[in-house]
Amino acid sequence: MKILVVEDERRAAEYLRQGLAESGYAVEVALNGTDGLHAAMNGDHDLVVLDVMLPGLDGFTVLSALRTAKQTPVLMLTARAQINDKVRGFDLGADDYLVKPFQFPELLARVRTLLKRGRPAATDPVQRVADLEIDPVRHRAMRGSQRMDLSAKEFALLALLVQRAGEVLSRTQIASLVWDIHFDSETNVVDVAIRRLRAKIDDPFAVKLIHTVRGVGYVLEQRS
Amino acid sequence: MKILVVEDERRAAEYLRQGLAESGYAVEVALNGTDGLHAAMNGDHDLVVLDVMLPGLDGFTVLSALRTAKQTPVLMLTARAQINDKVRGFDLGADDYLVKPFQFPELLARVRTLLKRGRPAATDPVQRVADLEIDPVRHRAMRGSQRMDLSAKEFALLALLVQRAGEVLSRTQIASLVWDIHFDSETNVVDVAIRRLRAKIDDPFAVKLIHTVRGVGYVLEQRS
DNA sequence: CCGGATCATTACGATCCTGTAATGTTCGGC
DNA sequence: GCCGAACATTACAGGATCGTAATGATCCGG
Repeated sequence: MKILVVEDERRAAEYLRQGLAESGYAVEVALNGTDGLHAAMNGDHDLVVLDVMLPGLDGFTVLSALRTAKQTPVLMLTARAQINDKVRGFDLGADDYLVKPFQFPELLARVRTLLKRGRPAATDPVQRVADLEIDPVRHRAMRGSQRMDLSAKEFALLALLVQRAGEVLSRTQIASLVWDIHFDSETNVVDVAIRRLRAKIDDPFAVKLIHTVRGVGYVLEQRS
Repeated sequence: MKILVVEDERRAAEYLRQGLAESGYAVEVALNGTDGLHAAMNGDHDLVVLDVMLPGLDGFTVLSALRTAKQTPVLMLTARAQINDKVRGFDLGADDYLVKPFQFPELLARVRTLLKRGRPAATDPVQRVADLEIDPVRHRAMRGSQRMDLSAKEFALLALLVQRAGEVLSRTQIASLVWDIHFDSETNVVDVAIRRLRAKIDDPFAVKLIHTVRGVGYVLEQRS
């Protein structure tokens, strides 16, 4: 694995070079932005560690120029002072950030993480009905571009309705599956829960998805 | 679709026959348990509607005998009085239940549901690490046979650790991914959340899965 | 083996969640 | 159209949740 370190301060550059070399990486050092950009563009590094504060070309400029040509992962180093750098850096395509002063083990961990990034982050299995999407991991729903957070019960109920979209579910079935109430209780929890769910996923929209079937129960479906 | 109705009370039997016929089903009626069982065993019905209270063979006996030979869906009818029937009926393999008196549309809805049951209920995609299983829909985790409920944050954190099992995640990364904190705050939310998670998924067990990597962050993995 | 840094643990309070219950509204049969 | 049943909506309160902050334990370098 080849890592390019772009850092103008000699002591810091040497510290990084040595530490990374001891961990088994091949390290190349550039002491200013111009050299760094040149090396990054022409080399075949697996990762670039890039200081923000550099004489001549600063880190942002280097990053931005590099990104026009390559997608080499970039780990940026910034002084604690300017935290806004972080946002700017991410916008320009930095892959991770580290605030100086940092502990070496943390740098190593991040380097390893970035080098591992082959996997596309095991995407959540999203389910969809009409323009409604649900994300099981985050207990979150989307309608169009509107995002809304759901509580545990709200989500459990919605998940059931989506799973059985188009099927009418009786209050008894819902109570059984969502609340584990396996007898006919006199409670109105289901009604109230439906209300709360509607407030989030139907009320703000013109097209309703949850429909009441009088004498039977509720369905989730798109009606033309 | 052929439905067998087993009901001794003539008025009720006729009511069911007519209602179901009007909805387009082919209906056969048996007026006692013996006839009902015989018809169910030899016929090719798509569904059996079975009263619990029957002269001679009662509904439970019929159900139990039928199940030794066939998996025809069974919808049981019971009087409001004995709610425990329900548990007993489910144990014996009933597919659904309806308490008398019921509204016809509800019966119809349940009949339709039972007839639709081709699908195996879209099982939740469960993820696993060592003996730990997580269920995204229910925000629930299992270690061995022990089940535990997790709060929203607890689950979000665990989901992240499981998704990236074996990778060390820094507090900053965790804060960013779970809390949307994209700057270096001085908070200790992550520590506290890890504590709460450990209390549920590690404290009760000998083998710990969450490990601290001093100076870096946390990993979830099995260590031998 | 001392001292500071890092991590663990606990307590506390504001907020959110969720079931109950009471009241208001709509629907459908007569 | 009237009336009762079914459904919708709202208020309320007990409990769970979760971030802050303070204190205690552990680790590691010198």
